[in-house]
Amino acid sequence: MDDFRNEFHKGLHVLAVDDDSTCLKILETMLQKHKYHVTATKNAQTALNLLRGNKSGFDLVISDVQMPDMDGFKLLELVGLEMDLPVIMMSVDDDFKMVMKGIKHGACDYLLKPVRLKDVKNIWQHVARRRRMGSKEQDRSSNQDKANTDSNERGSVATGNSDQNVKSSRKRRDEDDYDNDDQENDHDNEDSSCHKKARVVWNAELHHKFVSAVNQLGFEKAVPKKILDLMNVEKLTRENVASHLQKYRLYLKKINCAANRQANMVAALGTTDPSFLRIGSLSGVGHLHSLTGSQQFHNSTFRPFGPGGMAGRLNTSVGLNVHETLQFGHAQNFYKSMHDPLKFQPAIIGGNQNGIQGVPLSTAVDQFQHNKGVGIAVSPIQSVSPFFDVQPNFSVPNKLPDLIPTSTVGCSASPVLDVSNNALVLKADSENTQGGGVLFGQTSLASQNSQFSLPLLDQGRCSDIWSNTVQSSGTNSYPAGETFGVRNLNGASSITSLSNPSHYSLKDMHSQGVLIPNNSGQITNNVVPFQGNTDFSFFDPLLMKPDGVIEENTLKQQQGYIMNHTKSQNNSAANNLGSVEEFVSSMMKQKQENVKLLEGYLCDNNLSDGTSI
DNA sequence: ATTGTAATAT
DNA sequence: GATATTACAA
Repeated sequence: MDDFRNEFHKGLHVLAVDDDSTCLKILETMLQKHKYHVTATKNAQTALNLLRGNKSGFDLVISDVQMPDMDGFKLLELVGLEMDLPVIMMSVDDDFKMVMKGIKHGACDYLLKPVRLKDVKNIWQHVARRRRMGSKEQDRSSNQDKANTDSNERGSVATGNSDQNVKSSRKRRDEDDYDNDDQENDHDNEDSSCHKKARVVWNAELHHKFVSAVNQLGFEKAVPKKILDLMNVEKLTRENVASHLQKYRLYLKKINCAANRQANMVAALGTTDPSFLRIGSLSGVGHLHSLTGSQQFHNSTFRPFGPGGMAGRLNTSVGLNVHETLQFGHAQNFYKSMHDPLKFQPAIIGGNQNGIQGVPLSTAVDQFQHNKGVGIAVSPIQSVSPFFDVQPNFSVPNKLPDLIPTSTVGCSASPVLDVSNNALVLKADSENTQGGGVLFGQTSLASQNSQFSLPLLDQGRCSDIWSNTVQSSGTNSYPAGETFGVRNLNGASSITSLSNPSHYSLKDMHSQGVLIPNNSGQITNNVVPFQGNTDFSFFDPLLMKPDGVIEENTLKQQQGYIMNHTKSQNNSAANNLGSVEEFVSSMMKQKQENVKLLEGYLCDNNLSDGTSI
C-alpha cells in the first residue's frame, strides 16, 4: 500500500467541485496538504467540461452534492458514465437515504461536511482500488502519471465495495465522444477482469485432453508440466493442470480403495466356495496395496489381474454394448463413489429390495450361466472371481421392477460362492440377442499402469461397478442380491437399479450420459435428454476416453479372444468360470509385464482398510 | 524449478 | 459442498 500511496500522491489529480467557494478553498487546501494535485471549480458543469476535455487528466473527483447548476448526483452519474472515475461525494446531509443515493449513483465515498483533513488524506485509496487489479501486471511500469490516469479511467472490476457499486452503476451507454473512452475503458476493464484469471472449467473436452495426455505420458510420468505441454491448451496453466491432476488422482484413489474394500467385504462374506478360496489363497492378502508389483502375481495360478485392467479390456473387447453398459453402470454409481466411494453402498432398503426377490438368485444365476451370452469374469484382486454371464433372453420374474427390460443379464461377484449375493442385472433389449457381458474387476491396477492400453476409464468404471456390487453383498448379508440394471446400448430403457431404483436415479444416468461425450451415438441416444451441461466433474473421469490406437488393437484382440472362449464355454457355469480364469490367466501372462502397480496411488494402507477378511 | 498436498477462495 | 486457486513444503 505504501507503494500505492506514494505513487498516487505523486501525481494524483483531483477535481474538486463545490459551489461554496469557502468550502472549495478549504478542500483544495486540504488536498494540497496531502500532496494531491487539485483543480477546483465551483461549477458542476464546468467540472464536467473539464473532465470531458481532459479525460485522462483526472484521477479522482470530489464533489459537493448540493449545487445550483447541477445536482451532485447528476454529475456523479455522468462522470461515472462517461469517464468512470472514482467520485467522492460531500454533503452536510448525513441522511441515510442521501448516502444511499450517492452509493447508488456510483459514489465511491460519501464525506460528511465539514470535511476534515483526515477525511481527504486517504482518498487516493479509491484510485488505488480501481487500479489494483490491472496495475499488478502491466501499466505499472509505464509512467506513473499516465498509468495512474489510465488506471483510473479503466473502470476496473474493483474488489472494493464502494467501487463495485460505482462500477455497477456505471454501465456505459453510447455517448458520442466516449467511444474512445469506451474502448479504452472496456479494454481496460477487460484487462482488469482478465487480470483476475478466468477460472478454468474442466469440461469434458478439456478433461479428455487431460486424460489423453496422462495416458500418453503414462500415469506415473504424468506430471503437470508434461501434461500441460501435451494438452496444448491455451491459457491453461501448469497450476490448473496440477490441480486437476490432484483431483483426478484423488478420484482414482478413492475408486481403488472403495473397490478394494468392497472386494474384501465380499471375501469376508464370502463363501466357502472353492473358487473363492482358491483365489483368496492366491493373493493371500486382500489388500491391493499388499501387492507390490507384478511379481506378486506370479505366485498364483490365478493372477490377480489388475482388475481394472482386465475388466476394462474385457469390457472393451466385448463390444460396444458391453462397453457402454459398463459406462452406464459406472455412471450410476459414479456419483456416490465420487463423493465417498468407501461409503458407497447401494441403498438397499429391504431384503426384498432386490429385484429378483422371490426368485432365488442362485436360480437366476444358473439360468444365466446356462445361457450363452458373453461371459466375462474379472476377479478382484484377491477376493472372489466374479463371474458374469450375460443372458439376454433371461426373463426376470415378475418381481422385477418395471424398469427392467425383458431380458436381464446376471452377474455375480462370485458365481460359485453365492451368486445370489451379487447379481448384476443387465437390462438388454430383446433385440440385443447378443447381450453384453459385463463384469468388472475391481480395480485399478491397470489404470495405474500407464502401460496398460486400457483407458483409465474402463478401469474406473469397472471398479466402480465392481465395488458397488461387492459392497452390496457385503452390506446385505444375504441375499439381497443387489442388482442393478445396466442400460443396454440399444435398449431404450434407462438403467435402473432393481434393488434400489431410486438410488440410481434416471437423473444420474442422464447426466452421466451427457457426460460421455465421445461415446458412441448409441449411448448418447439412449440417454435422456441432457441438460446441456458439459462441465466435467469427475463423475467418471474414466469416461473420458482417450483416443488410442493401441486400445483399438488390444480391444480387437481381446474381443476375439473372449468371443472364442465364451462360445466354447457357454454351456455351463463351471465351464464358464474355468474359461474365464483361463482367459484371465492367459491375458495376464500376456500383459503381466505390463502390469505395474503404482503403490502410491493404490489405496493407502489405512484405506485398504484393515478390513481384511 | 517443479511437484504434490493442504489451505483457502469462489 | 464441490471445485478451483493459491500457498507452501519437499
